[in-house]
Amino acid sequence: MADVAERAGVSTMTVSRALKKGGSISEKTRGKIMAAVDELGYVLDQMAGTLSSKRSGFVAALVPSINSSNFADTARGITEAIEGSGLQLLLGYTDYQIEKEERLVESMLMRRPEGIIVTGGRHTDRTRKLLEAAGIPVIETWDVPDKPIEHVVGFSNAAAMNALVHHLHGRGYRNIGFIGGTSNRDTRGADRRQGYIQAIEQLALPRGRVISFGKPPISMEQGAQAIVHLVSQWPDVDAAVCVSDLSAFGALMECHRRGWAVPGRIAIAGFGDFEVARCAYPSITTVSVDAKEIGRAAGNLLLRAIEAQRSQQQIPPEMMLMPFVVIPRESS
Amino acid sequence: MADVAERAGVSTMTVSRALKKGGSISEKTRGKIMAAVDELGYVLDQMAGTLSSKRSGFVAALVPSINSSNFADTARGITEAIEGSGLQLLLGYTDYQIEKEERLVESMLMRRPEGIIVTGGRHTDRTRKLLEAAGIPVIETWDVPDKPIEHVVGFSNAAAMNALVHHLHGRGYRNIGFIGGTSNRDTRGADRRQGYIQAIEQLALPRGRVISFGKPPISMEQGAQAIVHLVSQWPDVDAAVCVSDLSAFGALMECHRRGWAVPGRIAIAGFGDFEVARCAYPSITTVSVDAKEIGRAAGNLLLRAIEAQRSQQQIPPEMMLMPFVVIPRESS
DNA sequence: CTGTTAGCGCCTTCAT
DNA sequence: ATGAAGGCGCTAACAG
Repeated sequence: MADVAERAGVSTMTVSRALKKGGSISEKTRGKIMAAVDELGYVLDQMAGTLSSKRSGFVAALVPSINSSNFADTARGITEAIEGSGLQLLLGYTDYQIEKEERLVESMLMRRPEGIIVTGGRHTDRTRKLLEAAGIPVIETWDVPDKPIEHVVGFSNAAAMNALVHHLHGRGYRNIGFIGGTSNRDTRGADRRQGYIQAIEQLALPRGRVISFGKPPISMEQGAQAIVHLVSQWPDVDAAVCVSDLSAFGALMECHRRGWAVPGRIAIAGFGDFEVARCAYPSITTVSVDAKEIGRAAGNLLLRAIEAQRSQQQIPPEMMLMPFVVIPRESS
Repeated sequence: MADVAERAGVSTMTVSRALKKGGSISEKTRGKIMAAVDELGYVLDQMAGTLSSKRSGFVAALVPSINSSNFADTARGITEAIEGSGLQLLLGYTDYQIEKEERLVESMLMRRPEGIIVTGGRHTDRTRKLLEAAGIPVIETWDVPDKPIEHVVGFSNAAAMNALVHHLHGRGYRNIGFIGGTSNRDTRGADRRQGYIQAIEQLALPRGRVISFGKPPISMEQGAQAIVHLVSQWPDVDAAVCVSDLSAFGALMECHRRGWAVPGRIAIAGFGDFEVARCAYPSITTVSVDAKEIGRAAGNLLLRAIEAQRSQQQIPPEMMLMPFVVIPRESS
C-alpha cells in the first residue's frame, strides 16, 4: 500500500480510503490511485485490515454434509442472504459428528467470524461454551433445541414425521414401517424416528417395525436393502416411511426391480422433498421443508444481529419456526 | 494473549510457543499456560498470527455449484487431502459464471490464501492475470486447458463423451441424440457436446439431433422435458446421451411415465456416475469420473507446491490426467 | 478532502 | 527454555 501511495503521490491513508466504498475522496486522486493499483497489480490485504478494524468480514456456517442437497440448499440460502453485505461465508462440514463440530467451531473462532450458524441443537459441552463465550451472534438451524444457545431458525423434525405418518393413516395404511440409519449421530434422523414412533402409538398401529441400516447419511443403496429387510421381516407392511428421500428413492427402485407394485403392494414416503422424489416414477410422497429458505432466513437474521452488534446494540434471541408440508404424491 | 501470559506468569512469547506444536516449552509452564487459557476462555487470533507469520493457513477452491454432487465430492476430496496439514479450505461457488469467478478470485486473494484451486480452464483475462500475479500455486481442475495457468488435474470432457457415443454405437445404436443445457456458460457441458458431435461425425451417424434445454446446471425435470422433444422431433432416435446423470435420470423417468421401454424403445446414457444413475431402475449407463479423486489429487498436489514454496523452492507445472470409464448398465 | 500518529495481536529474530 | 524488541499491513481517531 505504501508503494501505491508513493506512486500516486498520496499517503497510505488516502489509498486505504480510495479502496473502500464510503471513503470521501476526490475523483481525481481516486483515479491516480486506481491507476497505480492497476500498474502494480496491488491486492488489498484484508487480514491486516481485519486486525486493525476488528471486522473480519466473514461469517461461519457448519453443516453436517455438503453432499446432501438439503444442506447445500441451506448454504446457498445463506450465501444469497449475505450477498452484497460485504460478508463472505466460510463453510465447514461436521460429517454428522459433534466432536468434529467442536474442532471446527474452534478453528473457525480463531479466524474471528462476525457471526456463526450451526446445524442442529445438540453440541458438545465445550462447543456450547465456546459459542457462548465468542461474543458473536449464534444461530442454530434445522431443529428446535430445548435450550437454544441464542437464535433458532428451524422446525420440529419429530412433528414433521408425525404429520407424515398421520397422513398415511388417513389414506388407509395401517402397517407402517420406518427405515432410517442406525447410530444416533444424526440427531435429526433420530428425531424423525421419534416422531414416527409417537404417531404409531397415537394411532394404535402395530409397533416395532423399524429397520435401522447403515450410518447416516443413509444412502439410496441402503434404502434399497432396507426395504427388502422390512418386507421379509413383516410381510404384512403396507407402507414404509423413510428418514430421507434418498433412501425412499432407493427403496422405490428396489420395489420396481422386484416387481412389487408401489403403492399397490407397498406405499413409500420420504422426507425432504428432494428433486429425485419429485421426478421419480411414481413420484414420492414426502415432507417438504424449504431448506434454502432456512438458509435465507438464518442469513438475514444473522445480518440483523451483526448490524446491531456493530452499533453496540443487541437483538433479543429469536425463535423462527419454519413451516413443513406433507406433499402427497403417486407413491402412496 | 497478554492476559494469559500475566496469569501464567510468563511472557506472551512463551504463551505463543505453548499454543503451537513445535514450540520448545517445559511441560510445567505449558501446563500453567493451558490452565490460564481455559480459565480465561482464550482463543488464539489467527488473523494476527497470519499478519506476522505471513501464513494464512488456508487454501481457496472455486467450484461452479455445490448442489452438484460431483463438485461436492471434489470439495470433499480436497478437504480430505489437506486435513491434518493445518490448512483450511475456503470454498466459493461461481454459479457457472466466469464473471462471478473473477469477483470471487479477487475477494479470496484479499485473504491471502496459500494456494488456489479453480474449476475449468476458461477464465476472464483479469482472473488469469490475478492468478498469475498472486504468487501462489494455482491448480485448474475438471478440464484440460490448452494454456494452463500452472498445474492441472483433469480430463478431457470431449474425449469422455466421445467414448460414450462410441460405446453406444458398438451396442448397435445408430440414431443417437444429445441432451444438454443451452448456454455456453457451462464449458464442460459444451465440451461434452463437442465430443458427441465429433463422435457422430467419425461414425457417420445422422447428425443434428441435439436438444438444448434450460440453463446449466440442467435439472432432472429439464431432462424429462428434453427427451419428449427429442423423440417427437426425431421419432427414429434409438438412444439419447445426456450431459449429466441428472438429466438422464429425468429422461428415464419420463420414459417410464409414457410407457416407452428403456432400452427397448430408446436407450439412455448419462455422465458422471451419480448415485442416482447406479440406483435407478433400469440402472443408467454412464461415464464415471472419480470426482473425489480429482479433489484428493488436486489437494495433494497443492500441498506439495505449498511446501516447496515455503522452502523457497518451486515444483514444475504438473498436468495430471485423470481416468474416465464408460460404465455399461441396464439402460442401454 | 487529506495527512499524522498510534496501535490492532501476534510472531520473527535475536539474545540470554 | 524463556524473554525483549520490533514489525507484519492496514485503519481508527484526530488534525488540519
